[in-house]
Amino acid sequence: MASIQKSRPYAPVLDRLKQAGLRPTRQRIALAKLLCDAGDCHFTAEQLHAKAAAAGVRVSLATIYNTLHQFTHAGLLREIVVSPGSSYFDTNISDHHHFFFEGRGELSDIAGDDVVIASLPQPPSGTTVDRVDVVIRVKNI
Amino acid sequence: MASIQKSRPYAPVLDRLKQAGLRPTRQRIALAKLLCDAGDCHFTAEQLHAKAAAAGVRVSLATIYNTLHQFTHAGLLREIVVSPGSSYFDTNISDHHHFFFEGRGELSDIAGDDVVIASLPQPPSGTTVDRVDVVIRVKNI
DNA sequence: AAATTTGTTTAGAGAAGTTCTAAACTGTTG
DNA sequence: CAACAGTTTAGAACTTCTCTAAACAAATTT
Ligand SMILES: [Mn+2]
Ligand SMILES: [Mn+2]
Ligand SMILES: [Zn+2]
Ligand SMILES: [Zn+2]
Repeated sequence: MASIQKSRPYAPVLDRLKQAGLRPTRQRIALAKLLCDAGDCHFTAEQLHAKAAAAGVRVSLATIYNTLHQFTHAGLLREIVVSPGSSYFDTNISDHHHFFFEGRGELSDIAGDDVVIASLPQPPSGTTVDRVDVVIRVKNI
Repeated sequence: MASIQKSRPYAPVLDRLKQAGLRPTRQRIALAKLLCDAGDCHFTAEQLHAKAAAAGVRVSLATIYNTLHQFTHAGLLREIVVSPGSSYFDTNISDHHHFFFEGRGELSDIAGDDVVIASLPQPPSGTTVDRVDVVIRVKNI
């Protein structure tokens, strides 16, 4: 039985690139598709580099970094900093929070609704809130 | 008029070192006093190194790192990760949260009371909550 | 108070993650 | 199909942090 690849809606992603003034290069398209197909997940630059290599996509690590930052600025990804030494990127750009497993160095999503913040202080004058990050650091019992 | 140095309660800090099985070396005592005198603040290893140098305390950077981690494990400091590339340490070990100024790369405290979390999800089975970090990322208008 | 032991500091090397550089390349525009 | 502007790349460079092993200092024993 031939396996039928479900077609994914890549068009919106490519539109997003165009909007951001980014040319649809072979590398960006391949990475956008990889990320699109991956579903909600958290990964480092090195991990994406490895994943691209595994998928037969030849991209330099410098391009991985460039692309991750460009996609982040274009609103296609979110950067999360939870442990010193490396950044994580998140394909889930909806409003949500994270568990961080200190032992394994892994993130998992918490739906936005599952964290109810009843009150927050005003941001200092002259500033506006960019984002509120809640990280629940957990460790094995 | 001679300036009179107010005596600080360094004793509890030195006791804490002893409890943690850490010898009261010249370097640890000097750093503990610097931190104690600084009041609530957030700083990187390099910043503490510079501050020690400015105060005439000669300590290697390796010792700064060792000491920061030892003090953190002894509960005298808290490590905060908000930006890729470097860790911040916090002399305020009470329960509290942070504003992070993205432009300047600086942290400021939010009293624990000023963030009211009405509900949090259960930690995944097999894990316990170590800490809940709330970071309000702000940027200049 | 010397000798011994154990823990600590240090300079410098090394590791890891990320950014920079400048040359080759590719997408776009006229 | 030029010409141009943006992109990719290998490799060097940079930053932060850790490791190594030798010198050193505090604690303990004699
Ligand atoms: Mn970034
Ligand atoms: Mn640490
Ligand atoms: Zn997420
Ligand atoms: Zn703080």
